[in-house]
Amino acid sequence: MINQKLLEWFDQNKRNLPWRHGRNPYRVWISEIMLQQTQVKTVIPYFNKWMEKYPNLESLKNAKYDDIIKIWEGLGYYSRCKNIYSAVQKITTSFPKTYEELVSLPGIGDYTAKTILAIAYNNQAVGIDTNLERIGYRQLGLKAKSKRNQQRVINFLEKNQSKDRPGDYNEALMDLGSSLCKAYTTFCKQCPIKSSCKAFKSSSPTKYPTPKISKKLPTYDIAVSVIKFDNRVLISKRENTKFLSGLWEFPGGKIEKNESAEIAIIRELKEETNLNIKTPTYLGSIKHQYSHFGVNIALFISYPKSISNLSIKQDYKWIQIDDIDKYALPKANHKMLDILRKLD
DNA sequence: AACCCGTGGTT
DNA sequence: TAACCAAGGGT
Repeated sequence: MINQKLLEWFDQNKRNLPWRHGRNPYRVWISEIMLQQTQVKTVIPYFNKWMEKYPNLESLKNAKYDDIIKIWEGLGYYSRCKNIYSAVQKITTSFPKTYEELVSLPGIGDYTAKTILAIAYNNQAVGIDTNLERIGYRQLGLKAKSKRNQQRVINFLEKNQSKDRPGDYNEALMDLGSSLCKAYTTFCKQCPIKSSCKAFKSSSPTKYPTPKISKKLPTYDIAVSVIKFDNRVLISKRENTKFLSGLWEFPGGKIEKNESAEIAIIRELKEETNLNIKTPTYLGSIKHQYSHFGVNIALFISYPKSISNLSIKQDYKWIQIDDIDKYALPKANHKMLDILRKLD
C-alpha cells in the first residue's frame, strides 16, 4: 500500500490553498469546476473573488448571470460558468451527496463527482484527474494509453485508497503530481512512493505515459471594428453560443478568400449591424490562440455618419469606452482595448 | 469516439 | 518556438 507514505508526505508538504480552508461542499464544488483544465495559480485569485461575492449557495441563487460571468472573465471555458449557474437552479434543497445526484448536475462528470465525494464527504471515492492518472501510469510502468491500461490505473489507485483519510489521499496524489511527479519534470529522489514506482526504476520516468499527439490547429483571418458614434462604442453580446457564450465583443467576422481586411469589415458590419461604413481606419493586428484554432485579427475603427438604420439580432449596447470594464470580454477583445488605449 | 471548449505556463 | 500541458465535461 502506498497510501501510508503518501499521507505522511502530504502532512509535511501539502499546499496552502484557499479552498482547503472553511471547507464545505459548495467551496469544493466551485474550486473543482474552476480547476478543470486550469492551473492552480490561475484559479486562486478567481476563487477568492468568487467567494467574496458569492460565499454560499443562497447568494449564488439570487445572482444575475451577467454578474457571475464577470467574475469568470478571463478564466476560459465559459460553459463551466454557465453550468454552475444552471446547476444552482437545480439544487432545490441541500447540496447533493450521492454520485448519481452529483453527475446529474451540469458540469459535474465522473472525476468531479468522485472528488467532491472524497474531499467534501470523506467517501471512499477516487477522482482520477491528469495528476493521478500520470502517477498511476508511472507506478505501474505503463506507457501506452489504452483502455486496458486505463483500467489497470483505476484499479491500482482505488485499491490503495485510504480508509481513514480518503479526501487527503486524493489531494496528496494531486500535490505529488503537481510538485514532484510532473509531466515534463520529476524529482524522484524526494518522492515518498518511489520504491514501488516502475517508471522510477527505468531510466526516464517522464516517458510514462506516452504523450498524446495533438493535431495542428487551423488559423483564421478575422476583421473586427470598434464603431464609434457620439463618443460611444458598440458592443454586442454572444448568447446561446458554445463559444464564448455570455461575453461581449466588438462586431466583426471572418475575412473571406480573395478579400481584403477592409472589404471584409465593411461587409461584416453591413451584415451584422446594417450600418454603412465608408472608410474604416486600420489600427493594428492581433494574434490570439483559442483552444482549437488561432486567429489573426485586423482591428479597425469606424465612424458611421448616422446610426438610424442600425439593426442587430443579438443584444447590444452603446457604451462609454470607460464603462467597458463593467462587461465581461474575451481575452482577444482585451488585446484590442490595449491597442485602443495606446492611441490616446 | 472524436471533437469542441480559453487561457496561461512549460520545455 | 511549436508542441504540449493544466484538479475535464459535453455532445
